Amino acid sequence: MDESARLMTVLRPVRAGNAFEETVERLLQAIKLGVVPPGGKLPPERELAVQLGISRVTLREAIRALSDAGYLDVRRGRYGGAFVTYRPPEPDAGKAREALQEMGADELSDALTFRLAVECGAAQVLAASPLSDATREALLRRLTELNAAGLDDYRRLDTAFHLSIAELTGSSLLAASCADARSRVSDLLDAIPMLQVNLDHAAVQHRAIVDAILAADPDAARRAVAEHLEGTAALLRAFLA
Amino acid sequence: MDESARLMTVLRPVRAGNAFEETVERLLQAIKLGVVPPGGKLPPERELAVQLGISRVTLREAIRALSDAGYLDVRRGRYGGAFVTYRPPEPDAGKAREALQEMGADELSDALTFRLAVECGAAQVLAASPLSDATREALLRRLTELNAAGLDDYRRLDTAFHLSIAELTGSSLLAASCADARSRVSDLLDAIPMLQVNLDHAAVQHRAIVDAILAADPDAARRAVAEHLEGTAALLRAFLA
DNA sequence: GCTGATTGGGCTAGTCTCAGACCATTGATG
DNA sequence: CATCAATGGTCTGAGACTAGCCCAATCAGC
Repeated sequence: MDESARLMTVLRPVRAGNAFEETVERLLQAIKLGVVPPGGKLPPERELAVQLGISRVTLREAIRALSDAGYLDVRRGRYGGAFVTYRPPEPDAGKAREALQEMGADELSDALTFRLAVECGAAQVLAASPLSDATREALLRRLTELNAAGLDDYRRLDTAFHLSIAELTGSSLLAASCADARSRVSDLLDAIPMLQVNLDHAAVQHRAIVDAILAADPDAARRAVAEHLEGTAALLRAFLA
Repeated sequence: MDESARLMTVLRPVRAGNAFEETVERLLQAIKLGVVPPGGKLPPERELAVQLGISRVTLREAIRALSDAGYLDVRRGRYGGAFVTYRPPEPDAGKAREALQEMGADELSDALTFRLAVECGAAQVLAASPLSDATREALLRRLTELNAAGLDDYRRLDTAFHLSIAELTGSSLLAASCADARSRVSDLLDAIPMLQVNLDHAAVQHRAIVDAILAADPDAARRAVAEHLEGTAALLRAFLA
């Protein structure tokens, strides 16, 4: 609106918390998005600390916290490491409402709007750019994997499919934004029961998204993603109401 | 692409630098985007430190650095403060190419793609949401101000216009992303000479964007923003080539 | 001119974070 | 069964960052 809105936008906090907190958050993102799948192993501490740009001490504190909270199982010695033990919880409306309480309606609305914008933007950009054969194949492979998924793997592969679209644009900023957007609502999405009708509907929409991108039709891609995300957002709202 | 791409996306650095560096970057963003206009004053140190979530000591170091670099003029006493002295440099292809060297072609491409995605996403989301009278007025006011701008104020009001679209969606995450995207290319944009033909063309495109949003036509809004941004991106590439 | 409110300038003690070195455990392999 | 490479576990000294306090300068208004 007025000038002060822009001031608040730009002069927002430089850091979301201390290094420890931000590291916990990032690792939790990797775990909950299934980037490191259940049973999978995080990179060795020394390597991971470099990637995250923090000291090993701080990283270890974060890993310790997640281990205490039951997300990780840490084993010593060669072939040891931090293994993901977390499994997405069963859909539960009660927990979802609790999560929403902590989050606040405004923050949820913010996150859903953000997600809609960046995912539509990513699909549109990808549809508008010349696609290599490798890109087409990667997209179709993700779709196939998702369609072949059992209930256990569905959420993880759904996330993988959505994030692939952003990654394939080649913009790491865009990929990071989409991952961030998804992780902000992932706890809530996990709470929605997976009904066959919804899965079938989603499969049709996923197909439409891929088709629009492969047909190099940005408007159709935008529309397909918007429709899909509005659908899940509506499910969410209905489920939380 | 493969799983490792997603690992790199999520396990990217937690911090972009130390608190001092990030603070300098953020203040520079406020200055270069014209959020605090030339001659304008930053908020008092104590207040600003709280907003940015850092200590006053660190903030003062950052202000000191910007003052030494000629961006700010700091005055003590009541009615004192940190005043913006920076004025956008005259368009200069040489400096622009230097800036591009520092940045790297990949990073520029990343930033331009990101900007295209988030600004199109924002316009689309805004066009798809019910608009209050206040929102319509704000949008039109920004457009009017921009069209009335002299050469001195043009860039600043252009930025204000573009950021308003994201702000009016009500998503602060989206607004922050758009501000971030813009600031990544703002030095380069400032280097493009402002030719009357280009300004006229931009005015038509700005009008088209506003019309599409007010007409609640997300596809048209997306297309109008994409066309506009592709235009400036093309100018940039031509100018740097 | 005095005064008081507002603002930048500076100091200190304590906490967080880091880099680097060294120790302890594990298990595949010879 | 001994070895050794890979990995987590621990310690230390230095530097970054913070909260809180007080000082110094400025200027509108009395």
